[in-house]
Amino acid sequence: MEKGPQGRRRGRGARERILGAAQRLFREQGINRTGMDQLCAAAQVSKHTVYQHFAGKDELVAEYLRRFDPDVLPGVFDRTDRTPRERLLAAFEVPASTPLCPYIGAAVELHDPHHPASECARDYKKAIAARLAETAREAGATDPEQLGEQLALLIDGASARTRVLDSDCFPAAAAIAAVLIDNAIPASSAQPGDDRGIAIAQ
Amino acid sequence: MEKGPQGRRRGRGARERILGAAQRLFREQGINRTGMDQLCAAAQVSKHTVYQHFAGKDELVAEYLRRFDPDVLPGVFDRTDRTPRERLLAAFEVPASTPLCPYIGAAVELHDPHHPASECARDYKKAIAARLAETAREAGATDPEQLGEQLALLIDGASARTRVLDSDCFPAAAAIAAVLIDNAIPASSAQPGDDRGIAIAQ
DNA sequence: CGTTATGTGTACCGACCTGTTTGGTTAACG
DNA sequence: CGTTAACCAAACAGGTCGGTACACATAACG
Repeated sequence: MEKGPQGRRRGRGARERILGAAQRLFREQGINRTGMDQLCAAAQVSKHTVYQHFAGKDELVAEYLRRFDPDVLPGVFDRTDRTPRERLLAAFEVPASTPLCPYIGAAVELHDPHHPASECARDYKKAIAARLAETAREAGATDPEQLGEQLALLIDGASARTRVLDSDCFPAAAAIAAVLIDNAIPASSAQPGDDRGIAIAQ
Repeated sequence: MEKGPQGRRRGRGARERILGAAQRLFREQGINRTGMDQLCAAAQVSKHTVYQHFAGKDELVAEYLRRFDPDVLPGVFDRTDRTPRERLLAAFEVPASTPLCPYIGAAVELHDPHHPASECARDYKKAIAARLAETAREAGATDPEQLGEQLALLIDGASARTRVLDSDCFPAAAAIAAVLIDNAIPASSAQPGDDRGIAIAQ
């Protein structure tokens, strides 16, 4: 317990602490390499409590992935001060040394397409592509769905390749994205003085 | 070997059988989910023999990855009956439901950039990009290194995304590749009657 | 106050993992 | 033939895994 003077009772927010620790540990070291004991220690929670909140590790993993939904690419789609084209390109402005996309990681590590977390990953990926397509439509793309799918593929490629090569691949992906976007939007839509590609081409 | 009437003797080729079983099992179910016992059974080899040929599982995994080198994208780079442009696009003609690129899988599963297999994966990815760049140079690209890196990124993206979505993403990647290639090659190099993109655009 | 959730710590279970050891068998070769 | 190197089967060792059981402590609320 080690409580005493300044009552360090962990309190009622066990579930939140569990999910917080899960987010940190799963992203840092992967899912399979993170044991429940370690997770309990990091969350300052007893094992009993974890299994009281989650049916098992699989459930916890699925919930950990669902938690990403609310903050889907924060500041990318909802920035009204940027043009649609700028918003599309903003999806590639990830801080350097961002860990592998957790959905790709889960799909690879769990290796079961029917795992609840894998299904969650599919849903998320489709949602991202849909939002990209939506923005692509705003930008005036002739085939928004195709452009959205293409940009989503670029993001996944940059994420996976960054992991394998251990060096940031998002600038290269952004350069491709710029080409695709300009190729998909009829010339009339291009803003005058558009600085397309500057400082992005790798 | 497997001689004799009811040839129960597995023979001398133990190492090859081990690597063969490793290739099949690691690709089918992943590295972490494949135990040494299962691998021994599949290779019809005793555990003792495995550890006589390989210092440990890590060594075996690394050797399993090195085995891919000789047949790097067979029939892609060495087909002289195709134009350079066709060879570049051929890299995206993978049979449907091809499992995840083993190098990406290893890098994600092992999760340690210093693991011998991870270093092997990096080397391989760089080699592929280099060969693509080489072919891009033949095709007359203005910046072959950039195009090679871009195409490599597309391949990785298609592989990873195919895994997550559980549906073939290589056609979409090929469509992007066609755009990038044509964008990177000065107009003069384009062959007359070039059927660019036909039957590839998703 | 007493009750009821909710939490704690610890020990434990069976399963599986990588890796080792033992003792015996078989094939190949001089 | 005899020697040797490769192999096999099976038990074992030590560790970690996900998950459970038990007895106890605390917080919130009536």
